[in-house]
Amino acid sequence: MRFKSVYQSLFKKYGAQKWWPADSPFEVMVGAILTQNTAWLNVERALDNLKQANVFSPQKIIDSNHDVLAQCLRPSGYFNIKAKRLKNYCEWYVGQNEYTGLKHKRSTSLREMLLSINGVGPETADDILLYAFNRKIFVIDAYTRRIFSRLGLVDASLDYEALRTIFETELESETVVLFNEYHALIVLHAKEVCKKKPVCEVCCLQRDCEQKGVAV
DNA sequence: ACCCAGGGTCATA
DNA sequence: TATGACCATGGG
Repeated sequence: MRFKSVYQSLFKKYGAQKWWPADSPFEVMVGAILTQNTAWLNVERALDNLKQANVFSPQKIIDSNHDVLAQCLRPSGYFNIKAKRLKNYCEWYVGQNEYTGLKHKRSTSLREMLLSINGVGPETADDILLYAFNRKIFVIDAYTRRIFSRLGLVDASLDYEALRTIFETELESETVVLFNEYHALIVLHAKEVCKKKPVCEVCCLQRDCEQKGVAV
């Protein structure tokens, strides 16, 4: 019940986030790859570049010249490797008949397929599962690990799958909508609270916070 | 000048 | 299994 009460605190503080900021499932997928270890603002610039250059579809990305594609991705960093990853992903996606060919697959097999793509790791796969395919998968990111270990709810040394299992077990009876909001709220909270740097993601989640001495 | 961001892969031990 | 190097831009 602790896991849900943290959610309730966040929701009360920030309200619904309506993630993922994108106009289509495909845009979620592209954004999920581009945001790897990268600030979202820079991803938006890269997404705009792709749209301006008229290469914003799976087939257009596949057919695009590597250097042209890489230049579009430049603001989001790692542009050479991300150009390859995007092409990789799109080749797989088109080969699977895109959304129509994938939407009826079971989450476990869809997840395995995503993880087999070079350039798609657990977090990217789970972003896609949750925010593009609307599956009840809990996304574990660095913020989640940090915040919940500081709250004393999980062991920070656990690996990705172990943490995901804990969250999905704790929140077993909740809806996919809650999973959607929860991850978005965690990301927002980490950004909002620590603008100053004191590393205190935890404070406003605790009673009588006062912003004192809670930081690790 | 330094640290970090909505990670992942690959080589090494 | 577990580190470390590498990828690279932009903001604070």
